Amino acid sequence: MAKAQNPTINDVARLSGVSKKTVSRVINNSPLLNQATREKVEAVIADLGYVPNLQARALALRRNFLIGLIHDNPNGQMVLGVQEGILDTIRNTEFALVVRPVDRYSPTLVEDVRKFIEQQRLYGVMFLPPLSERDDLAQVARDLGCTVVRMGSAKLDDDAHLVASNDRQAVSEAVEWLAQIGHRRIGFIAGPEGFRSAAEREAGFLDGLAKAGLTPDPTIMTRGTYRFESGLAAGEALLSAKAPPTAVFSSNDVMAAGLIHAAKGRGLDVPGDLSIIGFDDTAIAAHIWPPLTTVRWPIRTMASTAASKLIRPGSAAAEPAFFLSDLIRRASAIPYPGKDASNDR
Amino acid sequence: MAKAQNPTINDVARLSGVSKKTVSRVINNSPLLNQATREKVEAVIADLGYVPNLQARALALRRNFLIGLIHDNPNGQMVLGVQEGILDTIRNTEFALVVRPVDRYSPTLVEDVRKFIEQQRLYGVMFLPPLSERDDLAQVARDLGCTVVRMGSAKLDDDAHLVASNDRQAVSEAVEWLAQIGHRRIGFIAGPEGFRSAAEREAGFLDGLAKAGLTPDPTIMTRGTYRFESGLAAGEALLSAKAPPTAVFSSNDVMAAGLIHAAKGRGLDVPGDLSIIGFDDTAIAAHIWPPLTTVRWPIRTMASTAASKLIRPGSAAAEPAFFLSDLIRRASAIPYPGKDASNDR
DNA sequence: TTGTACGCGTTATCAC
DNA sequence: GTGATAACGCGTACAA
Repeated sequence: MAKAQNPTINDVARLSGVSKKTVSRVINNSPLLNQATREKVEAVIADLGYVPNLQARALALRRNFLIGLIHDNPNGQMVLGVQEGILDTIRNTEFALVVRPVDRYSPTLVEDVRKFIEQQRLYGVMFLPPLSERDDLAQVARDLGCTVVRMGSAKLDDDAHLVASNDRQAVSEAVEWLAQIGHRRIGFIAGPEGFRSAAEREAGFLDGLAKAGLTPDPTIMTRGTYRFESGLAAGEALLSAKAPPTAVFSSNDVMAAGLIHAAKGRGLDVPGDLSIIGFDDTAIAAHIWPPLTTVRWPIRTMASTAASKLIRPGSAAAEPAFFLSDLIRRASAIPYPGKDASNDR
Repeated sequence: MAKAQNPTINDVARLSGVSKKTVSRVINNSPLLNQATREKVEAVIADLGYVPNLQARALALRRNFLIGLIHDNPNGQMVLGVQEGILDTIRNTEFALVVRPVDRYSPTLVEDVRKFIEQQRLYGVMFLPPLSERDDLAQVARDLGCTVVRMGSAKLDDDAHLVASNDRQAVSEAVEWLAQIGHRRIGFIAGPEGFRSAAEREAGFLDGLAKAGLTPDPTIMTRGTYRFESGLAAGEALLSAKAPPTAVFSSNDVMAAGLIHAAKGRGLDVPGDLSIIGFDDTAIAAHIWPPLTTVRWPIRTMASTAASKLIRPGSAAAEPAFFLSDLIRRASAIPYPGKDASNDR
């Protein structure tokens, strides 16, 4: 049982006839090194299959090679996409991804986040919306010497610490498109107050209306909670207006699904009687009937870029901070008047 | 800038007038310790706000306080549920959760997993289906001295290293229920070959039929890939049989959604003309129209138990290994004949 | 019951 | 350019 152990830096040093420190320099690509020495050491490393011990490095550097993902998010698809994006970047590096679901209503939230970062000595941390909107959390991480990137739907931070989708513009364009294909009474389901994304999407909705020369009508605008039931309730409210909408933009897919249920409950045909656009492109969107037209964030790309900013803070500002969202056109939104134009049965 | 540092075990030892080792004993709850000494040291710890350095411990113990979650592409809802369940257990411990999405078709899969566990010196690792079905991966982890728990749909391992749902029984009961409420022609969409869950659900389907005294009819049984499109195709096949089914059990929700689309495409009413039961209770199930009757794993509880087995290997065998799934009754399955019994419009 | 001395594998300091 | 030597903070023989 003498040498079943993994080789250490000492073994490399001994076998290549140099000091530990020189080996360390090779590993860390120190520029001031004799080329011959470097090659000699590298040969031994390859021969031994030596891999530096991350725990020892963490101790010496007082910093772990861990990227933290902190979120409080009901959308599984998004979290999974983010995790895959981060992995795309850190695969083949020595970094690993540590996740931390938290409860944003917890009174100890800030302390929890601090402890987490401190205990694990995270290298960098990424916040997902809506947590990313909280400046106090980002500040806590910074105070601990941890690089931060926030994912959001607007300019929450400077380019080096942000990956964002321009929700306002994306929604505006979607609404303009509805107007272009003939809709004049376009309803709106807002997200909950206090969410930046909700505010951005609402602003985008008003922008779109304005660009199309339409006037907002409060009787066909309402607010939900981003949850299914609230979409159902919103649908009831909108569809019982004196002059109901012929199209509705919902601030997320789940509420759009609720709206579809409300419409069907009243015997309305979607999209024949009512066109609907959602936001998120969750799994629901593609699988519901009718398939939902929706706005999609390039989540995986955004997360991959975010991870890159975290592990290479030096060049973070040079990488993109804003990402374009796509309008995914499916069957739930068609030109008005819909019944005749519809090929839906 | 002299003492902004976090206090170390040395500080605690000095201030409480004992040795490092004694402090170490207090931290690790050693039984052989004078009560007075312990209290004295604990007071100093509380006073200083001392927190043991995980990196130093990892180095000394050659083992990190990290739980790994390795998975391929099950649905986002499941991964999120698992992460929350694990967190339920490790919150307020010093453990953290590190995740690793992998590609099960990668030729370097086994090596990737080995490197991951080795580099991070994981304390324990959890495999999600379908990766959990691979004995070679579990073996690699064990060889590295890492505790393993596998999540699955059948007895993949002994009780100390398993959390499983009894899919076979759950599906059997669902099918028996369909028979009880009058269905005689019950169709089936199997999952892909090579998935243990698919095999278990198929066995459960046949069990249920047998218990109800019905004979399997190959013309209304087909196989999908667990993906939406395959559900659509399966629907086309089943519904164009000479004698189509009045009810169908789909091996997951996503294929059930495809089946619903196929039925609607043919002008059939669900559940009026066709009852459908799915499996998973993903977000789609509750939000699709009609809301889908489906089988649900108690994911979060299972994952929480799994984490407990990982961080307390000693008592792992004493904790439950099998968990009951629930049949969530929604609107997509009703008694036969459906049209008259249906209150669906 | 408690303390001493040393190991864990790496990086940092500061000579040479 | 390179190498002794000391951190980094904690656990463990072994001794007392």
